[in-house]
Amino acid sequence: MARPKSYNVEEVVERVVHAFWQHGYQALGLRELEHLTGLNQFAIRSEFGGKEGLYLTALELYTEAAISHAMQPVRDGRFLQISVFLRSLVTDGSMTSSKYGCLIVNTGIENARVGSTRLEEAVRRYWHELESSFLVCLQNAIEAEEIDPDIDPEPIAKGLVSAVMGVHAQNRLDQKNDAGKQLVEILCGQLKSMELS
Amino acid sequence: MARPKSYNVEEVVERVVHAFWQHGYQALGLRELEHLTGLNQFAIRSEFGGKEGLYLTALELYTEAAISHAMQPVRDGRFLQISVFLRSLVTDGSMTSSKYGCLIVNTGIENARVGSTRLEEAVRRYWHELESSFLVCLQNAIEAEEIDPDIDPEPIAKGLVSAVMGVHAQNRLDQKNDAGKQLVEILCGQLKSMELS
DNA sequence: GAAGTTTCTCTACAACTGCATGGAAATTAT
DNA sequence: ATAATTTCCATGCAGTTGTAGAGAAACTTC
Repeated sequence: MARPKSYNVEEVVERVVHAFWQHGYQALGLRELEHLTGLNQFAIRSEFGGKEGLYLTALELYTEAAISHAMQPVRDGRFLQISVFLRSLVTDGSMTSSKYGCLIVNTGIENARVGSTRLEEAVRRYWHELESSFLVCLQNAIEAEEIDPDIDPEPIAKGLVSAVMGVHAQNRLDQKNDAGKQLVEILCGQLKSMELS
Repeated sequence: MARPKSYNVEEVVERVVHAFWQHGYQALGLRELEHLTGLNQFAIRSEFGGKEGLYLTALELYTEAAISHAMQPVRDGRFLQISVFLRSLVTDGSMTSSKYGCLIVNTGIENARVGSTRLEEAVRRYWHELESSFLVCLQNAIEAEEIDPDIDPEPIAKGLVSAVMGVHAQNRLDQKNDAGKQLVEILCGQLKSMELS
């Protein structure tokens, strides 16, 4: 018994993600957000909790999608799944590849000042999840005797996370979704050299 | 025959660099900039050309300092100078190491939207200079038979640049000037494996 | 010391920000 | 139909933004 919403929530949130992804948080005003997404200001406030709430919603969708579709295969897969993941960062059509870089990287750098605790947590969760996925995969690889058992998985996992940030930063800088491919190749080469044959 | 400036230009520009470095461009207003740097608005406008002009001045100082003090040794040095450079990104007291990441990385990510041509050029120049330094060093290393001659220096140089971005992004995210050290170690390991013994 | 020149300070302005309000519009239940 | 409920839309508001102008202040030269 009410007027129906003029938008489809899922569609709209997807557009919200892309809008923030491309333009950043501060630079994107509410008026422009309306035009870009089809949302109205009432909905932004009542359904999402204002601009920051909307941003958090976008971050959560982005994170959940990345975890379930991109990171989970790494966690569950064999050693080469790490290389598959890395290459997907610079592959056309891949979910994790974009000429706008990575929403989380962009947020982390832009938000260093804003200091919103909720934003910071959302960002930290993403990277923790990625590092953890790398770590599990590396540990399994050692267990399965796919790679040299003398390897310390933790610094490798941490280092790979930083490298992923670099790939995304390069992609955004060049506005090309494969700009970071040379780094990806270096990393894949390094990973290959860890394999026992 | 005029009233003297109430500030020392060099000192002030240094403070401007740090202010933008820490807070970013958009988030830092002119009023706060006054308090942080000791500049007055008249000076910002008449001497630097407004906020964007001031930012460009800061970028130029930052870039010139990095080129002459951090990149030049790579260009002129032997192969291991690359590793020295990388380690300096995560070393206390180093000019290229900061818990606020790198002014150029931050600018590149934040400015993808602003679309200021002058800003974009300043950023591009920095990365081009770094890539070129890596490249020259690698070519010299091949010439001097320090490393495997089958190595293709160009993708390595490009990949290292992306990796440097990753180190800085990690440093900023964790607000620690050595947060990216694991990636640095991975890279140094890879470089070491390229050496002829 | 008076004139000339540059810098500084104060005020103001138009544009924009996110947010809030009030009434119209659209739907369902009675 | 009528009432109730929810959403939409237009307007407004206080705060902030970068910029600009007028007059005061500080210094040098004559």
